[in-house]
Amino acid sequence: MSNPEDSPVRESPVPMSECGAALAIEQVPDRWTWLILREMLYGVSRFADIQADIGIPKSVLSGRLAQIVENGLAKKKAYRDGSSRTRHAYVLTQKGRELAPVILALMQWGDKHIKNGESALELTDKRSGNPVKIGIVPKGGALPLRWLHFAPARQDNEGKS
Amino acid sequence: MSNPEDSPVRESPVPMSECGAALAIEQVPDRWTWLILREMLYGVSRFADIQADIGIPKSVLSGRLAQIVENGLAKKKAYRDGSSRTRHAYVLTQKGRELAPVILALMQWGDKHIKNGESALELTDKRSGNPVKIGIVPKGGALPLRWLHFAPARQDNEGKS
DNA sequence: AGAGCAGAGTTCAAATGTCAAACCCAGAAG
DNA sequence: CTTCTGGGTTTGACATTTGAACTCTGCTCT
Repeated sequence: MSNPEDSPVRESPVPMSECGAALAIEQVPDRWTWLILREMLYGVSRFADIQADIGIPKSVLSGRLAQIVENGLAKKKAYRDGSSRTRHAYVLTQKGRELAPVILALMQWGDKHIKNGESALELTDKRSGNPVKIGIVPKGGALPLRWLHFAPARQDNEGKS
Repeated sequence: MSNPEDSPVRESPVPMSECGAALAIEQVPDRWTWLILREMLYGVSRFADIQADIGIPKSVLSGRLAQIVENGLAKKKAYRDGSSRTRHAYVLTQKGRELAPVILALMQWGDKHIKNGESALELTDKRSGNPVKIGIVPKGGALPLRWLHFAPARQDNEGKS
């Protein structure tokens, strides 16, 4: 016999199809996509710039960008840079911008565990100027994304006591 | 003329080799690795269980697990489940466990943008029982990972006022 | 002790994805 | 109307992924 159905559906606490994380991963499925979003978060928006920064082959970049746009994480907009020719920029949508905590959490993790604590980016509260980080907060206690400001950290320590 | 140098070194604010995020992505480079870590976060630790939950081919799973162990995100330990035969468990190391905020931030994002707000997992502060989330906090204001507790959310709303 | 079985993993061919370099195309400058 | 350049697509060699079949090991049952 050995009915294949007899085990009590031992399964992850949250099945894939209902897990926000699993669904999110579908939209950011690989290394390149993460790196592209990181660039956009930094404000880099042009095809050639992204390509140069992260070293992605053009063919792959155009595919990934299409997929990112299709998922609504960014949109492509033509713009006119002064007297120059029409250019395209890929800019994050609200949905895409809200991935910032994920990317920044990843960055914090990398800074801590791979770079032994030195971080290349300094996160601050845009209003108070105080340093911030990504972490666990009582619900309602998080600062809104709007207030987040980031700038390359300086080697020497800023007036932190 | 249009000197190609006239833009002020347009480059990602933080070059790849110094960016914690980019380095972190090297250690969690693909979809499967994320899903495996998600499983481990949930406490699923056995090869066959992970395989069944996320639907990964065995060959790929064994490769990814090796890589995860090599990167120090998890370690493999044999254990004896009561009278049963020896089994192996892959359990997160401290380094791996500290990816929790990343994965949970991803989950929050997925819940919000893909599942339209209904989350399958409820995060709480283990001591107070109050709900928590991942977000931007003044430095030093985050709750320690130890205090984080998560359980499958119930459909009906918990006594939130 | 010997047979069987389950978990964990390896091997293999076919399908798919990646890379780098070459090619294309539209619009602005000349 | 030619050239240049940003933003691609195509090409073909190479690498990885998949899924099915196979192996190995060490319990468990008789």
